[in-house]
Amino acid sequence: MGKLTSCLVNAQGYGSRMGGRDESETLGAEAVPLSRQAMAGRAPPSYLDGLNEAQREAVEQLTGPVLMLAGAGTGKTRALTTRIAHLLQTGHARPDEILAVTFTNKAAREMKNRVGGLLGTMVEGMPWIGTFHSICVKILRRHAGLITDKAGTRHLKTNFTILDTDDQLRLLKQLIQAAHIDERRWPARMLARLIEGWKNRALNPDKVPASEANAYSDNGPGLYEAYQERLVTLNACDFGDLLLHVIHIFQHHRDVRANYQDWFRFILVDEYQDTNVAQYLWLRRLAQGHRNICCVGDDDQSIYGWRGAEVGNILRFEKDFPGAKVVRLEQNYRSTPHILEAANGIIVHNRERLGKSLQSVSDTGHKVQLIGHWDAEEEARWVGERIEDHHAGRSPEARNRYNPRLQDFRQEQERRTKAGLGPINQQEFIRQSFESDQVSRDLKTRNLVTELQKNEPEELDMRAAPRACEVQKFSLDEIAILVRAGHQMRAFEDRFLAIGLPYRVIGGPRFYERMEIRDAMAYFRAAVSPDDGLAFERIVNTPKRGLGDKTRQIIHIAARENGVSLLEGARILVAEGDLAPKVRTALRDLCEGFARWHGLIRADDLAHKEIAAQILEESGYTDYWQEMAARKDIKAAGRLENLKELIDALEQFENLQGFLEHVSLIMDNDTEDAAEKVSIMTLHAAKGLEFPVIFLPGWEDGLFPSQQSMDERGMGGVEEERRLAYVGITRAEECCTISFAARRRIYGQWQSTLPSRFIDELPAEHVEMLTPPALDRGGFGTASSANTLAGSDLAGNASRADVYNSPGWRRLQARLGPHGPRRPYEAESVIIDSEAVSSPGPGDRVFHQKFGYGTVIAIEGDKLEVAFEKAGIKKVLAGFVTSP
DNA sequence: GTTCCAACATTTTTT
DNA sequence: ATGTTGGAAC
Repeated sequence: MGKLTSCLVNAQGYGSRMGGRDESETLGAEAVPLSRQAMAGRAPPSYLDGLNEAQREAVEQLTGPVLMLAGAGTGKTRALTTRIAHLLQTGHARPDEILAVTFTNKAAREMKNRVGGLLGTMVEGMPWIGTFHSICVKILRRHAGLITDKAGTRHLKTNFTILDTDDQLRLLKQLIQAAHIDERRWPARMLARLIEGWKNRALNPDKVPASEANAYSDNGPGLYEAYQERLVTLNACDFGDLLLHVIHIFQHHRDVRANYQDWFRFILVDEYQDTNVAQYLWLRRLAQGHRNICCVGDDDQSIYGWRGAEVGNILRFEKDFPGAKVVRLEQNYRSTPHILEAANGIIVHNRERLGKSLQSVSDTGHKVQLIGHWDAEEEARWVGERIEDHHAGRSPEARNRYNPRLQDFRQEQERRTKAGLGPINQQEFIRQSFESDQVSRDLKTRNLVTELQKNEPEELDMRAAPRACEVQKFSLDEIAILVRAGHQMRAFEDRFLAIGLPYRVIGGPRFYERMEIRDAMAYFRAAVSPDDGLAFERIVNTPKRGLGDKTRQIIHIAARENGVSLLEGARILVAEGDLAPKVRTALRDLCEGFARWHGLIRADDLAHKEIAAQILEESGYTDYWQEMAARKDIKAAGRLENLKELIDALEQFENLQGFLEHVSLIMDNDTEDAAEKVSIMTLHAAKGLEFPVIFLPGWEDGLFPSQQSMDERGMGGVEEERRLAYVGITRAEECCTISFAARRRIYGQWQSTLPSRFIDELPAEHVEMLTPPALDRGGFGTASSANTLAGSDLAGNASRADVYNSPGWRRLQARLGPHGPRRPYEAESVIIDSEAVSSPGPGDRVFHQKFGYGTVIAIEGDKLEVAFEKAGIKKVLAGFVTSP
């Protein structure tokens, strides 16, 4: 493999500029398994089997611009990867002539794997499948010299570093300070966001529109420019630069541009609706060569507008690429019809869309379920119980119509009849049966009441046999809760912890981004390579050793004066420097520690796992967190856990060094945990995933759609939120449950909330309204069990009912029609479990489902004597009456 | 150099 | 409510 080849294949490779076409023939082709000749004239390849018509069309239209509009669950990835396989098999391109761009490493990895799978062989030498950024890095490494500062004196070197957000922010802070700007009023984060926004739109400092020039302390563009200058000096790029620099090179260096345009015969883009202006320009430039560009996306799933994604790109595709072929994939293989219709029903309210409607391949399934709750805690409690049902194979749907207790009762009656015994009381039997069950009392009560009140055994019999899907057991892995905002997760975590339901949070801070992990890694880095000053600097004073800012500066000076690393500088300082005794001791201990650890690593007679543990132990780092844990730091226990996990992860590597390399290159957090767990994640994080059972809590105006989104982007914001709703629903394969709460605590303040406007948009015929567990106790009880007490003891009944006077609720009722939900105090179910209920007393006016209104005369245990207005004096169970 | 307190903001997130 | 951050007090 030639030098040039290696630089193209290897992302880290540095090399000379790509030469002409001839010179590039070796490019990326260390192992080209399929030559064009070999592929010609074969029988129709088997990988095309099983594709539907639209998919096949998208795969076989190999040349020219193609827009594949692929709705959720329509086999988009399959079509895309098959297309690549087809390009290769038919000899249209060699593996290294195909450019396939994704947004995430995960997607790129999956694409590679699946292409390999289709062709039956591992396809080596597909160097141009990757993320926008990784591909840009690859290109930029080879042309870095073409990027210069304004004066043209300094230029980027091929080994430039890529700044992470932390570094970037630190750099901006320095610049802000240098410009004597009050950082309180003008936070660095704000500037970072602005600059990112400009870069997303491919705007250089001099191109920033005048209207935005004052967006940051009168001088955003100036600071932006200073920042860019500084980056070149530091031989560094931020993420946005990776694209912008390449665009710049394409613009100003015809030869380079022509080279790449020529080279990439076929371009494929995944998630095209998520591209921003810069990515669009980049793609358009490259596609100008062969015009073989295939963009795959779904305008209805564009949910990243807030970070610069332009739905316009996909909406404009046919104009940008005249003669483009547009293929719509609408055959959905994921969800049942009700779910799809619910999703379709919501998304049709968007104006800006190309228009598509998903068709299910199945013809059975549940309706989307909708339920309101009192607050977030109750919502979490309810979801937790539902999940337990799903997990146990006890379908809640089945339970609403079919109560196994009644069957048991009939069996028992039969048995007694046969045995010649007298009949037993149905209510007593069922109640006893419930008492001995493991089901939570709250649920027992609810079911008991429902069944007893229906009092229509025949009808129940008809529905007694549950459909197959209703008793299906779901693994916890098949269940996910998708929330709009991170803070919603807490209620669920709290509840699941309480009931011992295993869960995992997807997204959130990545494992290797957590403070304790970064600290530990810094220790390892500094121990492995004593030259790593950045790592050393991070942990000199972690845990606290009395080595603060001042000492750090002294170490810096000592190191610079002696021309050595920070650690070595510290050593010199300990030996000869002018230090306070305490400082000297602390620093000496640390230096000796590192010397010892470094020795251990080199000696290599201890397992690296042991060494790592020892480092964290002797440095006092684990002690530090243990002490924090003792001092009731809630997070400390988790941090210790993480550290343990880190040490455990070491086992899979040869040595510490290998581990560190892996982490810095991959930084992946896909620690697939074997244990069965429910997933909790944001709607954004759920894009591209699917689950049999989905819960969508928090559908309230202001939260979802988010107030901020609406304020900032107006109608466009609502439409993006609506797409988010669409994404959420279409994640579900079989069961989709939407819920909302009547009030929610936001920033510590209780706020009444209205059901989301998206709930109004759900097509009524595909939605089943469930009775809220707590809201249906409109009667005397403020709370009926310990379960409910916890969250809602502050809640008065009057305020509860207020939700049901809200416009949102009214609209909903009107739309759901006479069979829709009832106001809670009209609902028939009530509480029979008297001990926790505050029962009505004599003189109270009550309502009974059968007997109507009446007044309580007397109480006998759980029975009431009531004078009914129409039915006369009757004795009834307290549970059967409600307050009117 | 460390600790404590007050002010502050607080959707979504990949590279 | 909760977490972070920067500055002042110790």
